[in-house]
Amino acid sequence: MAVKPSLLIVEDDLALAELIVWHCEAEGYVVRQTADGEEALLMVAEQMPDAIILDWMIKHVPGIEVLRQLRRDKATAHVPVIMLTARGEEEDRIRGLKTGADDYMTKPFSPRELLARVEAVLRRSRPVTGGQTLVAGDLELDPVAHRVTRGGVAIPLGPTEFRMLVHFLERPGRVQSREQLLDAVWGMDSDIELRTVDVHIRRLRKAINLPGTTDLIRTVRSAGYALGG
Amino acid sequence: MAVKPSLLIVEDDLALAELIVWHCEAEGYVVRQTADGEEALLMVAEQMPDAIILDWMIKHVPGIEVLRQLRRDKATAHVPVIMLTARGEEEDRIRGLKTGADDYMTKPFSPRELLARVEAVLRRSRPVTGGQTLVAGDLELDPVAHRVTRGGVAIPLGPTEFRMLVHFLERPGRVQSREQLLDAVWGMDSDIELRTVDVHIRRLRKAINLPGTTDLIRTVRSAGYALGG
DNA sequence: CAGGTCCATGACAGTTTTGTGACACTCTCT
DNA sequence: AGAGAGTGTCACAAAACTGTCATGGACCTG
Repeated sequence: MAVKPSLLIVEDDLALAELIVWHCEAEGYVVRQTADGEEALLMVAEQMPDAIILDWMIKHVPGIEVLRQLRRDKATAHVPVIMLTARGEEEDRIRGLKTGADDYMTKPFSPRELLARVEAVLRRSRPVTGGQTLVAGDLELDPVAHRVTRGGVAIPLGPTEFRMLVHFLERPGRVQSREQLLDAVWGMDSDIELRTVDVHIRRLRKAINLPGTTDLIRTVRSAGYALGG
Repeated sequence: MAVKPSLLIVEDDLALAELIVWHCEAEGYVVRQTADGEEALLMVAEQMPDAIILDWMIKHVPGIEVLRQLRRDKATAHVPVIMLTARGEEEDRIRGLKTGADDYMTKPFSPRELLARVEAVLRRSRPVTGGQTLVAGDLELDPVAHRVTRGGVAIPLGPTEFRMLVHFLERPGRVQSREQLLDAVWGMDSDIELRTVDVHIRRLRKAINLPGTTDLIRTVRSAGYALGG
């Protein structure tokens, strides 16, 4: 991340967009803005922002489609996205979170609150380590050595379970939908059954859960799974 | 927010203050006024206004200091503030916005314009904390982790109860009719019995109300339900 | 206080969602 | 080719969650 974090704002209400840009710039962010979903994707490809503020109702491509495409490309899969939804569209919000949005704001909102979320989301995204060992409780994973230990003892893991655990450890506590897990662990356009995720969750659980201790992986009914909490 | 939104006006130019008060009252707001920064803070502590109009140049404490103190206290951190600055004080304006003002007006301005901004700011204000989790007393809900805690302890909630609680937390204190809840929680076009809402309210209550404490959800006869209040 | 409206509650039968073991297949290595 | 590990699916079992209803209590109105 550069000295000044860069933001991309995708919003087609010009007045609102300007307001947001103004506040973000006042806060010291480098800001780019577009009203168009397709253009947004181009702008991301051209220069990767540190975070994206994405309106749900925009021209040409609906916000959720933009989000989906972002998540599909490995290069952009980890860029934090805050979505903006209108009041009452709870459905959208939930779909958004399941598709991989990091946070959401309900319109109307105060710019100050948005800034707070941006900051939170940036702070959270930073510790996505590259090469550092990932830790959760007494569980450790060394991405370089490709090695997992629980309380010091090595745990054998198959490749799929390993990738899945990495994914969880990089997002501790956050619910991951089966779709997200499929995309992250198997790669985009693998036509794997959703339920296959369940099976691998089970295998992962069996491997990392010492018998007698509480389950490290939480099932969130009708939403997905999460590591710890 | 009461039937009539209440405003606090902090302005030491008596003529201007009177003008503002007159217009605001004409618009139906309940207005209190002071010329003094310290007194302003006391008045806020005594009775929380729905919005504050804050002059930058006032007695004893500079406006920005008042603002800073307001923002520091969690109870007042979300009250919308419109600051009044003199022409040319660009610096102040930016500092003000960064400190958490919601809007600003440059003197001289027309009362009509001020009223418009007040209205905008009231519409935008959400009585919700700036953070990522939704809070009401010792009840916290993290939408991303999909997790609810009361006084730190996790509370298991079914999907429907969860969505319902989110809805309430985003509108603290406001009564929600059964129709509104149906639309928000079940989706617009679900042909669910109205009374089913009651049942889920009951389940939500049972889940989040620690035995022995007062009910977090208020029943409003022949109107609906509300969170806290 | 009679009668009506509105709300709380427990039960329940039906659905949806998850957990689990088994199995056939593919790969890699020898 | 044979052994062994790892995978993806399935079918069935087990949970978890849902929407309704019937009943009784609370509250209001005259």
